[in-house]
Amino acid sequence: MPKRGYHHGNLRQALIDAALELIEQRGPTGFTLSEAAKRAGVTPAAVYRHFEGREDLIAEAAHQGYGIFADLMEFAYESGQPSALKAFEATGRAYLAFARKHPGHYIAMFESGISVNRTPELAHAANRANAVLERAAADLSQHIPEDKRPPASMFSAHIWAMSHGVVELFARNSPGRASPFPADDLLESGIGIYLRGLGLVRPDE
Amino acid sequence: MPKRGYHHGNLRQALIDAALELIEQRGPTGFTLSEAAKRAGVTPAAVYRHFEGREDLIAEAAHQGYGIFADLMEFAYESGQPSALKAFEATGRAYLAFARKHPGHYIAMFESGISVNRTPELAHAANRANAVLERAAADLSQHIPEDKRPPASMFSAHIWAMSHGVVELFARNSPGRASPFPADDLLESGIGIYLRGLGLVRPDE
DNA sequence: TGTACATCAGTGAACGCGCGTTCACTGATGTAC
DNA sequence: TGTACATCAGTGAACGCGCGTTCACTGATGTAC
Repeated sequence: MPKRGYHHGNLRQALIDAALELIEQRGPTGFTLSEAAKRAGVTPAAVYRHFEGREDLIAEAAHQGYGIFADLMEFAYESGQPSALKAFEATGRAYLAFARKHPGHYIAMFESGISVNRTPELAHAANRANAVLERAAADLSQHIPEDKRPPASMFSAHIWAMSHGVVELFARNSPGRASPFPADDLLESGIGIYLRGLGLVRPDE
Repeated sequence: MPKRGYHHGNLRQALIDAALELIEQRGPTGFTLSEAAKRAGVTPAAVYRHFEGREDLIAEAAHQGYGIFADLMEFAYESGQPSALKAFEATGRAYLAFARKHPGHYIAMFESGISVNRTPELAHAANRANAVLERAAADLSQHIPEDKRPPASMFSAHIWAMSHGVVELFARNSPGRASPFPADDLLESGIGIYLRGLGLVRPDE
């Protein structure tokens, strides 16, 4: 529990949380350091005790997001073992679930314009998430005859792209762009068809 | 040719062009009405002779983008006729080509946060683009046995999502997120695998 | 346990800035006769 | 063709605002003895 009084106790995290909430509500454009400080019940100047500035605060939010994301993906991957197919499909679902459950993080990570190479820690966290998907893809592609096996990184890039596209276009209530289908179904069926195309699931499955 | 002198001649379009350039260079966040006016060689106040304000200017840029986009898609669709497959693949390529060639428009359309339902004209232009892809998908799905044919709108949503994901993640030089493969190849191969999954191209093609 | 002092995490006032928007204006252009 | 006038498309100054950031400060907390 945060201590109360003059000293906040856990202002750093409170600022990140406020930033995430704000990003979620107003988009990356709408985020301001002053407003985040206000929501954390603190003067804008106080932010500078914990962050270098506006960008640094967003970057830290993204960093935490990549951490959560990678954890979720890893958990999903392992939950599907020992079936390579189940593990892969679980990571796909985890992607969408993350975007749904942590929209603020998702936006900070992918839409805020901060570079993943801003700090080594950030890059590392991002790579970890990417590596899970790539590993799942590599496992699965063992079941494809070697000569017609696409590189695992291409395989995972396809899935990443479709997942991201579904999130951006259909999972968010983007104003006016109504989803023709529930995003979960859309992603699940899209991945299913793709995997069939690789010969990884039976045609009539 | 625009007339020179006190009166600009074609300020309206010059402002839209300046806005597109600015959006392309700085992202939706970085766009300001004042800077756009400056680039068009005009006072910020002059903008109000042609637009209601900042939002309206972006919306108009997006509107023109949807128009160009729909035209390109239609052209691609027709250029592939009478083969449903060729027509479909051409629209996929046209999607990426548009994003490449008109990044400012693309960002205004999909990342600026303006609603597609802002005006009836904007909604109409957006629907026209969407309709082309859906038509191409519908044509193509005629070749799938009816009982295992997915709805054309789902089919087209999958392709739209993958295309958008490729653009956002790999086609832009998003800072630090290097593409593992050329975006064209990635999209082409992804769509190829997907179509194979639908039984629309031969497994060894 | 009590006191003196160092450290820490906030405050609050101030800054310069660029923003979007408004307004009365004026110079350029188009039109009537 | 020339003149008078209406319309139009800009100017430029001003506004209020919220922003990110800085600074000297001060109240709260932790530590040594």
